[in-house]
Amino acid sequence: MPNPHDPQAADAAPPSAGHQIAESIRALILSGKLVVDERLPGEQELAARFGVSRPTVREALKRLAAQNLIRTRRGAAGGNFVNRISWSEAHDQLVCIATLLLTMAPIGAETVTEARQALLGACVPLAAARRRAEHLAAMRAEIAVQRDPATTDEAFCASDVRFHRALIDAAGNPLLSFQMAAVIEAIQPLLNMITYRRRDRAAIASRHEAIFTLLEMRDARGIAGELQALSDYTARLIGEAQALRTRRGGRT
Amino acid sequence: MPNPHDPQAADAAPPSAGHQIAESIRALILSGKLVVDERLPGEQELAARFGVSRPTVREALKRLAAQNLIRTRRGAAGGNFVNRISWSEAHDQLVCIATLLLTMAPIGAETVTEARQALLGACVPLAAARRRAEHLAAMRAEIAVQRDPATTDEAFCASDVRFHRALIDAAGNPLLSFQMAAVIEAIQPLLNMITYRRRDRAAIASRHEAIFTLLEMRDARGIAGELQALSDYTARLIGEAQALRTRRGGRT
DNA sequence: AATTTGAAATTGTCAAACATTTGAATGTTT
DNA sequence: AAACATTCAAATGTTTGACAATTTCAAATT
Repeated sequence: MPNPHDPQAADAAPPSAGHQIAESIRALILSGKLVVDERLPGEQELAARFGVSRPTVREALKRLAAQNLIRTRRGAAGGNFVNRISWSEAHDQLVCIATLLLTMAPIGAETVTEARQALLGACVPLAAARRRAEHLAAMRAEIAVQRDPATTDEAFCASDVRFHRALIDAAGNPLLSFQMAAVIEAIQPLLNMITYRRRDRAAIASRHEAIFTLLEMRDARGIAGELQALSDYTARLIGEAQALRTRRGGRT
Repeated sequence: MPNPHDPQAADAAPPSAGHQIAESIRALILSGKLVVDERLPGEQELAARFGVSRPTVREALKRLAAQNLIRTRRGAAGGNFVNRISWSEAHDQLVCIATLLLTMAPIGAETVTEARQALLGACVPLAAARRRAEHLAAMRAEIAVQRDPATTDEAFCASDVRFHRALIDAAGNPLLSFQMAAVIEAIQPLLNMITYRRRDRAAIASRHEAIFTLLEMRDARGIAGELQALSDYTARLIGEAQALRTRRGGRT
């Protein structure tokens, strides 16, 4: 039962000292009590303040560093500083989480394609209104790659990701680009693994070309229709793949 | 210029041993070479295998634990195991990242409201088609809270979040709910802090009531229009607030 | 005045030991 | 023989102490 909001997380292991210290510092950062670029006390002072040893406090700091909440510098004026998270770091973290969810959680392919379709559709009107020449150029380049018979399957998938990325970036909203990164870079490869066969490429490239032309004309409705067709096409491929797998004998 | 894809992340500090070890194990997990619930070698063996000491390997493991990639159990049959990430853990991480981005990155209020509006709009058709009685009930309860004069500002904001959450959950797609969590739980409070005043509450509650009625009738177009109106209203409030702040004297 | 040198501060890493927790093997009793 | 209590071993949690590497700053020197 994939309950999205599970209150008790199975085992109630008592959190370690390092975990608790990391949590308390994390709360200070998230609530804004520790400002960006502010320096935390040194490891020895933190250890004294929390009543633990230095390695313990170090573990807490490493936990925070793993979440990009702090950055660490050695040397005389070094120390641990509250980090201003960058777009690329946030992007990487989001893709990581989304990938984990998709590979480990019991999510059906229909759910995935539906979410992808819905979210892409949210970007289309903005993209049609704001697309610039650079976005069109990027998409055209990717279509050329996808049309090239010499392109490997992996390269085709990567190009597919970049194509959709250009479409999203055309919306000109960095927050949307950030959100959609999870959709494109985590969902898309998963779908590709399931469905892509060599003879599907031409059809997909044609759909992409249609989207390109419609985006050039700023026809949001048309793009939405093409995306829907592309999504339906993918859904059909998934259905066929699943039918094959079922016939070949059950799960896993 | 908030470039979403910043190649060089400022300083090129040489990654520490703990960081590198964590990265290599992380890659194994993300690529699926380490399966869920698989046990990692013990700390001593890992230390020997990577040619470092146990504290160093421990730091690497703590980094992974901070990302919910592994879970740790003490005792005889204990050790570090690849963790199956839960929806709530993923949810918390996403909200954390989104909150950090919104509070620290230079994002304009227009960008935020636009993204929120676009993504909410993506959920509306699905929600209209699939809403069940429980979603309507949840929304009705929140409207009652928002209508109550005894509700504090903070409680009103929280209720607002829950209202939108119910609308999203009505779409019946856990992936969408996951994605939108960032929008609702990170963006919404930020907007609330900027704009909400006591006399605006009635207007907002009325909008919510209209959305509720339209969702009951499964009128997707109508909901989209109401959401747009709500967004415009919010944008206007933000504009006024910013004008006030500018007149009162500059930034911060 | 510019350069070099060195000292100080801070994190990075290691080593060894002890504490705590947990599961399983072992022994004892009924 | 079965059920229960005890002990033991394995693994992580934590501490102490020390040394290495790195960076900054200031003093000394040319």
